[in-house]
Amino acid sequence: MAKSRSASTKSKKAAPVAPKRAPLPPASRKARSVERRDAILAAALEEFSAQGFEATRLDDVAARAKIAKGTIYLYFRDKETLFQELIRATLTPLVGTLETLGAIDMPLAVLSDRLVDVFVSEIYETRRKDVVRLMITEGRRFPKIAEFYYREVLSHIMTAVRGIVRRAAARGEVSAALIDFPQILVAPGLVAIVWSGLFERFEPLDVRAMMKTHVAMILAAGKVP
Amino acid sequence: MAKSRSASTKSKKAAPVAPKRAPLPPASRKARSVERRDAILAAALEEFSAQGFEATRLDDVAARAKIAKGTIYLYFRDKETLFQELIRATLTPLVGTLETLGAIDMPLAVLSDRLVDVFVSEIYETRRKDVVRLMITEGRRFPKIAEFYYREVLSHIMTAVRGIVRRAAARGEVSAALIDFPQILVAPGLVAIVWSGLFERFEPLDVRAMMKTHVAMILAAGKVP
Amino acid sequence: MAKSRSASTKSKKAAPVAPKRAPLPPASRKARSVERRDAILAAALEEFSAQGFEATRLDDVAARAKIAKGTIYLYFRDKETLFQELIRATLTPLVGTLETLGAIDMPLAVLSDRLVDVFVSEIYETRRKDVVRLMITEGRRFPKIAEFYYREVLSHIMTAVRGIVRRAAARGEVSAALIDFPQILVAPGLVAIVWSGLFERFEPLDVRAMMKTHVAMILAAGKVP
Amino acid sequence: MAKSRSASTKSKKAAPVAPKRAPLPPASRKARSVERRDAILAAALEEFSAQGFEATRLDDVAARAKIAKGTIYLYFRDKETLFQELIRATLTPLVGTLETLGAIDMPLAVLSDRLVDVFVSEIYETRRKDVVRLMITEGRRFPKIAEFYYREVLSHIMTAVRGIVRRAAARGEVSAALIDFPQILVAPGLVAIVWSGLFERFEPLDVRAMMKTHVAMILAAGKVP
DNA sequence: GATGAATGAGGGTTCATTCAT
DNA sequence: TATGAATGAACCCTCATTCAT
Repeated sequence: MAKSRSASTKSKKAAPVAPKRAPLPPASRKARSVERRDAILAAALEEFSAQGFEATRLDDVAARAKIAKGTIYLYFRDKETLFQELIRATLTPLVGTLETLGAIDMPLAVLSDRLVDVFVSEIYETRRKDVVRLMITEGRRFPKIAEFYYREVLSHIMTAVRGIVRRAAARGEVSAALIDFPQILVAPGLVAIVWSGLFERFEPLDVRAMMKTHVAMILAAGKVP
Repeated sequence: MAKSRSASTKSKKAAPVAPKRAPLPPASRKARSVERRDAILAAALEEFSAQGFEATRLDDVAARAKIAKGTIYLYFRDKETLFQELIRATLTPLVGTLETLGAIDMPLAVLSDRLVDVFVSEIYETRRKDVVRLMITEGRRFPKIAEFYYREVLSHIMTAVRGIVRRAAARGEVSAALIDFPQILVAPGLVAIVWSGLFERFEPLDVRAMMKTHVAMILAAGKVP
Repeated sequence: MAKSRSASTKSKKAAPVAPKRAPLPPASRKARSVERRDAILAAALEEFSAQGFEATRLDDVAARAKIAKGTIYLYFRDKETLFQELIRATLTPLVGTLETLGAIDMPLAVLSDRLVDVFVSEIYETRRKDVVRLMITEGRRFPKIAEFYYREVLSHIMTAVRGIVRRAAARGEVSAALIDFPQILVAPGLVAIVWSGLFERFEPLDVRAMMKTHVAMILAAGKVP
Repeated sequence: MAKSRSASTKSKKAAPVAPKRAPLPPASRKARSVERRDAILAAALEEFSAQGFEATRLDDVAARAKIAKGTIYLYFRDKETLFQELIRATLTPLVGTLETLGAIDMPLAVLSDRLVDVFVSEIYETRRKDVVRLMITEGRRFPKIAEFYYREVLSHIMTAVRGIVRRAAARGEVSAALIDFPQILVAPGLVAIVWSGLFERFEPLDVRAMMKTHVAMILAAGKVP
């Protein structure tokens, strides 16, 4: 955020007077623009997560982003587009990560630790968790989003997992039956995200431990002939 | 418009003659009332499932239930109450069933089959699946509902599963680690419900097979010392 | 207004207490409905005439009709439909009159007086004048309306006028050249309507006198061989 | 960011070298300014004519004039002023012409031909037709404009026509009754403009022929004692 | 009880206008 | 002078809720 500023804005006389509105003197046009777009997306995530798509008022998004309501429309065609862009922008970076993960070839006992770590640090302890949850809660009303998610994210996960499982099965680490149901491997991640949103306050959940337990079991089952 | 009504509506004294419209003659006034309430709840389930809470219009619910919009307010205080009652009414019958579940004592290999069958036939292939999904998608906006669900349904499931797992572990059927994470046992059910709503059209999922595979793995893992 | 009331509304105890909002106790459902629709149309005409279609706010229409804004939408799909219905409802009754006018066969010197009278009393001194003016001012932005007007009103006028002129020409009352330009006969009416909206306050116009002068001239020209 | 501007904008002293963008080298700063103003007015005419005052977006005007939206405000106080200036600027040149018209003294049979030609070539086949139409369609919402039009244009036309008619009547060319209603002479012009905007597509109109027919009739009527 | 017409607050979206660059 | 991003007041339309019948 306000990082790449200094040099480019010292136009004219570096006015010592504080500008009227913005708390921080803005960077260049373009930087400012990106900054605003991000602010809107961040605010939108906050609001959509808390209220859901329909119940979210763009008034609130604007207020949270500290911009005028109309400004949103300079960056996004409409509310729905804002929502889609939010999902897209947040999840797209994951795709690359997933691509590489699927290619790694090492004992599942080792890889699984890494996978759990990636999930926890890159998703679960991140805003991305909220985006995935939004995907789950609103996906039905936005078939396009669901399709995007399936095509760009989920199918890659499935393929990666299937590859991992296949190699692990070949090595005799896991049951071959798992190949048909990569969902089973992913299930605890999903449960964690749903649980954290609904029941955490009643009964906290140690995600990392749960996932490790799950993997341990799968590996143990692999040892049975 | 209110012209051709006269004759058919004079049903003041529970006329033994079959009324013109309703397929079944409404028995007593009370029965009629219950019938209407149910019709509203059924219609509400359809609409809430298809559109989500916010996007559902009571107009549509009324139309589907074949009653006037105002009538809804004779049975439910407001839209939110209707929603809560819907969840409550659908899930409450489950509570009793769940109570007994925890007490059953038999080999997990046998019980698990039964559990999968119950899940599929009583929930997954039922409207209850939609209610659970609603729980997942709308729960965050209705903390009361989430709490009710947790208290009346989920915690019972957890307790039951924990009991089952504990005894199975005692018998050496499954790993004792499972006791801490009953969620793992339930996870495929959740995945199935979410998947069916979002990705079924891209990639169908054989729920029963997935769940059986999952259980088989857990049992296999139990055999490893 | 409030004419066909008495009998149909004396339901229950003919409450002597004045109802809370409506100044006049309403007639039957249906009558009330028609009454409201008319009130909305009247208010709309007033506002559209004064502000033009785009500049008119439905808030003002509702206020003038003494109803809530949402009520408009019970009677008209949207603002544009309201506008179209206004034009349609006001001008449709004219069609019949025009049909018969074209058939009358009498000396133009006599008929013309009657035509002028009809124009003045049925249009110029009526709300219809404002609707015709709306047609003129907004027609370009509403091709459908323009088409409706042309098809249902104007073409009938043209046909009628052409018939009249043709017969008059056959009788040697007017020049046959007029047959090709019925617009010439109608022109003063149009001018009057435009003038009254824009310049009346600077220079009043005696429409009737102008039209009679015009007709007199046409008849005089007919006498020249 | 005022980077790549330097070279091409140093047009302070009417550089004889052709500038990069503009087809014509903007002469002085003042000339450039006038040029822009004209471009805005031209664009405004297009848009106002096509959409009407309210429905016209200054965004579109700016785009059509190939300037930035804010630039409009350097030349016109606001949208309404732009509109008024448009009318004023387009019609003002007419004023001079009209002044002299009233003075011409020649047989109406000759003059009328010239008048029709002037109307058709200077107004009807010109953008001025659109301005007159705008006057008609928007005049009611802009009393000032209507007044300007009446004072600067219409009253002059009226006076001129009255003078012409008076002299023609003195010569026995037309009926003296016409003196009281110069509008009758002008009526076909108005009809033509309105007709062309609304009904041309259903039924084309030969304006010149209609006007000549009209004049011929008036002259014929003058021969009757 | 049942109806459905009426209400009016609320929200998404537009666009004239401003102002920092 | 010119730009165009930003603003925020409006305005159309929806829909949960009410209430007279």
